[in-house]
Amino acid sequence: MKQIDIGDQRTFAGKQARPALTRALGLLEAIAATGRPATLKEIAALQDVPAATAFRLCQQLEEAGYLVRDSGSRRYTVGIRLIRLGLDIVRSSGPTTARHKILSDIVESIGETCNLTTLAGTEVLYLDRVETRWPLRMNLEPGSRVPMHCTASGKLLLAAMPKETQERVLASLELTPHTPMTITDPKMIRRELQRIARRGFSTDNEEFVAGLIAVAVPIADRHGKAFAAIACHSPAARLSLEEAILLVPVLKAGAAKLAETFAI
Amino acid sequence: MKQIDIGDQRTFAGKQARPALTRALGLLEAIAATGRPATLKEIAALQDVPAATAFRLCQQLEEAGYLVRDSGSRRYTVGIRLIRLGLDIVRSSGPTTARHKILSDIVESIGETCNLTTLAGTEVLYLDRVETRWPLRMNLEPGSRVPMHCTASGKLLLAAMPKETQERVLASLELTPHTPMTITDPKMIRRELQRIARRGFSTDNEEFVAGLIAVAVPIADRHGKAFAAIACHSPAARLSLEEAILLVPVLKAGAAKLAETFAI
DNA sequence: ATTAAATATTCCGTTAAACGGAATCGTACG
DNA sequence: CGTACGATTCCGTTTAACGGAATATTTAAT
Repeated sequence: MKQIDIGDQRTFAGKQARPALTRALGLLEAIAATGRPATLKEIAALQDVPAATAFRLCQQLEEAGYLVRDSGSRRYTVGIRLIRLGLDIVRSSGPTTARHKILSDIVESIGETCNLTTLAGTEVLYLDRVETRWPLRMNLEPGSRVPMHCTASGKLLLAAMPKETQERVLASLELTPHTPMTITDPKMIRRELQRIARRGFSTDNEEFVAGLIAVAVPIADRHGKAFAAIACHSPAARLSLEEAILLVPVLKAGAAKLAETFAI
Repeated sequence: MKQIDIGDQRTFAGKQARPALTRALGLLEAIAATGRPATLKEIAALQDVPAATAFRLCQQLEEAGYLVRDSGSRRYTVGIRLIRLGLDIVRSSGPTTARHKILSDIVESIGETCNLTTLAGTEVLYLDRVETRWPLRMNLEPGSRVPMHCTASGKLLLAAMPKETQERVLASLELTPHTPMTITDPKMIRRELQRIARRGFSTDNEEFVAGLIAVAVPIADRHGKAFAAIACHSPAARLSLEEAILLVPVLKAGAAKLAETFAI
């Protein structure tokens, strides 16, 4: 009289995937990245979490004050507690840190603006920035985003992806031309990515902003996978791309130091 | 031959308190707030979480890239993924949002700099800020912190606390004098707090920065509890404290609107 | 207004994950 | 070499997470 195999046992129960913690943080990421109030459905879909689960987690996060929901529409937004956390995070990764110091040292030694970048979604995100005293500068605060296909960092990090991921991301990009130099042909982009992978650094030859060139080198985790980049920018009038490439060794040395502080 | 009641069953197991999610976020808050690499012990103590549990959670957070640990010392710091999240959070609560718009409208109508503030630990945290076009301004970016005892917001939020909490916080404050007007006598502070509670708004009569006055009104949750404040700053030379107090109704109207967007 | 479609929320049997005291390991310091 | 303290692992216990399905609610369409 075994009670095994009750009925059709449709309920599969507990296929439990990621732990709650990781998922919840994913939901927060989704909401924060969206930047505007998001419905439960959106969030759940974005993170591939069952609606019931997403609901439960968001509810918890709301109770704790990390999220709030618009009273009318029932959309979720960043709550006051999450804002506090965000400000603390940004502050704790700001100008007072060892990381920032390393970036400063690089800028000091090469005399050009350097940025610490990573990917967020399908864009390049500026994590930190140290400027030169030169008057000509772009307004790219930490937190700002630029396209992948026409920036040194973007192409570099794209080139570092596994082939399959790369194709998927590439397919989702719009390849908007920003200057006459922007590469908009997928075939050409692939060729460029191969070249970058081969050379170990990436360049931007006025592809995003006319008159502005850049070189970027990878920051790799202990497995050698690039997860961030140092990009060095300069007006072409001040530094030619050829000259900029000569800076690559210095940038790489800095990247190695920075890699340690990330130590993933 | 029941195997019930094995031994003395010393292991009490499962006194399980908060869900993992809340605790983990608490740990992140602690690490971010500290601002420098923290040992497991510190973090665990700060959040009152058993070491074994804190370890497990931090390990998970590290695996996911939210935390990193210094290779030498085994201290935890903010990881790259958390930085990304932080930047997104800050961005999503920035100048493009409805909240910021409301603050702007207030500034527009009263012509003086307004700040959105809340408490973080024992300090006042600036969440957002809209400045007037007047040249005289302080360098208080969102994310910066000021003391509680000598600022309009700080005293207001202190006054809104339950008596017991208030006393505890008060006892932990240093009451450093910043100007001749700073209230440093605990007795006087208590009197001031009572007055604030009675009047429903708070003032700063050059108590933090000489020549700078402020008024603050509470932003309350649906239970009427103040969790944030709008503070309006001005040079005393441009606006007397008496004149500033006349702005309170406008500020309160704005506070009501802001309360909705937080809708806790 | 009525119905249909889409979301949000509750329910609940199942089970993996969280828990944390105690034991162990590692290391810094005397 | 021992003592102390923090980090880590172990493991029996229990809770909270899970998510499919049912239900409720909102939104859109007719």
